[in-house]
Amino acid sequence: MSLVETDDVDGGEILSLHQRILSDIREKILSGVWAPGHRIPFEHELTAQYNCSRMTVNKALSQLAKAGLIERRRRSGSFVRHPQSQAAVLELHDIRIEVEALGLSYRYVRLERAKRRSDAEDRALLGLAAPGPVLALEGLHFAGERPFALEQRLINLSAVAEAAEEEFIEIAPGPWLIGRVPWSEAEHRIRAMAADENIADALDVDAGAPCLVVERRTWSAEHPVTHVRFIYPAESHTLVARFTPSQG
Amino acid sequence: MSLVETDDVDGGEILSLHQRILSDIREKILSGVWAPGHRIPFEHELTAQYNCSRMTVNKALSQLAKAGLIERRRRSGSFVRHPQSQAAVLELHDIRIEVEALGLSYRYVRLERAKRRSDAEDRALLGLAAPGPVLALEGLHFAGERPFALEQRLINLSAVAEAAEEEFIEIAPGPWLIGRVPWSEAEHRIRAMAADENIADALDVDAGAPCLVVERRTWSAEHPVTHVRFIYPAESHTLVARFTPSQG
DNA sequence: ATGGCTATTATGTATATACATATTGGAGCG
DNA sequence: CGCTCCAATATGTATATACATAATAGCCAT
Repeated sequence: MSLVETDDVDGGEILSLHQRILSDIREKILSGVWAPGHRIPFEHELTAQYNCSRMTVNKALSQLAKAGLIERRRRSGSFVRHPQSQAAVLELHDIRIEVEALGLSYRYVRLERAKRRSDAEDRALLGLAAPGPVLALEGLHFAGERPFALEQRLINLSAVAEAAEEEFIEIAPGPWLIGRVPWSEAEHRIRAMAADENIADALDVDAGAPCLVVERRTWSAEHPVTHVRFIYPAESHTLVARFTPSQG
Repeated sequence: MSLVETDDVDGGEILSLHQRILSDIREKILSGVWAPGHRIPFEHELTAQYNCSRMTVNKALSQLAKAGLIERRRRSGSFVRHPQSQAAVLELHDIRIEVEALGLSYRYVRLERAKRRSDAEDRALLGLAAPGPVLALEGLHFAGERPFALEQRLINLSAVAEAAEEEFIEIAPGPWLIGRVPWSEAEHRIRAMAADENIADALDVDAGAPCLVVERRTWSAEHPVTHVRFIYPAESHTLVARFTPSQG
């Protein structure tokens, strides 16, 4: 069971009290009612509100802290964390930071932008059950004068309606989304691929050249938010991830 | 039997009791001492062993269950779970399990084995400061009749002296190591690469074909243990990793 | 002011206890 | 023999309580 697992209470599922407290608070955070930085009620306030012991409240809050949704500070209280608090793996995919870490100038250029009703492929990529409006974007990240990565993205407009108003001409959709949509879960798929003609053209490599492909699906409170595919020429990119045995 | 805080010598960190219990059990599982399916001690047994209350033991076991390392069954006890799909992919990367999950038969064949004093490249890969004995291995993992992955591995014999006695003819070094050396940290590098002639030959693909390369360095208690490079033909492999936000 | 002390506060960990709940092994009955 | 029902057992949740620890706000003396 993941800590940021959501059960919609509508179905009438039986939750233990600490699970309900956790779920209530998580909902307030993911829905944005409690913005990053907001101080959530003290344990003794929640104790009064739910009419339960402090241990029960503590269990819920400890789990939220471990899941990274809140930060707890002695004497000060518990605070909603800023969504920038991403796992290392995601930070690696803030391409601006990667490029600037190499000492090169960064630039994003939009290639395509289409608003449409999701087709079957869109829904498969996003993990959507029903049709709905989506925004399809394609753009190129530059390191200096050279193409660094090609980005192909779908945004679920049912989850992020404001995205429909954005042009994303020079703003990459990744950073834009991170500032607006707290994510609760993400799935990565990483593979190698030979560049087809379109990709080779965009990235300025030979057709058939090996590329690293990183795909990411992101959910917020069980709702699919976005699917993105980054395509890197093999020479330009290595993913690095460091692990210790989980939990702790 | 009071509020004793125990220091865990091996990381030098001060762990609370429930964290120490959790860490001890996790160690037994990850090192293979307690194999999948093994019943771990009952709460009341751990209570006696650590001389603490059941709540403390329960906290540790609940977290292990949440992390997916164990499964808890009322009236029956708690059991080590069989290796899982997602987290295991990056954490353990056991190719036998991947192959068998595809419904194919698995086989490992050693290609090369050389014991030598580490040269500069070996030391760079392993992260060693001083020269010392290393074991260099190359082997091929098969899925059915087809090559599935090429493995190139260095083992630091100063850290794992017993490895010098092993031939690794049909035993892959990965599982062998996991059973002997509990790892405390691992670093992955993932990239795409075109197959050179040797690789193409071993994997039975065309030269220049795109491959996914996963390199892992592993430490145990600050000592470099092994460096391994897995090379997969692009068609045969996708890495999947699922994350929830967490600091770390 | 300003550096140090103290009291206060919220969280962190642990205890002992209680009862609920799921599951199993076995006793007893048809 | 097969079935039901019960008692035993291990985990699941919650309680009230206790003391530890980190951080801060405010006070005091220099």
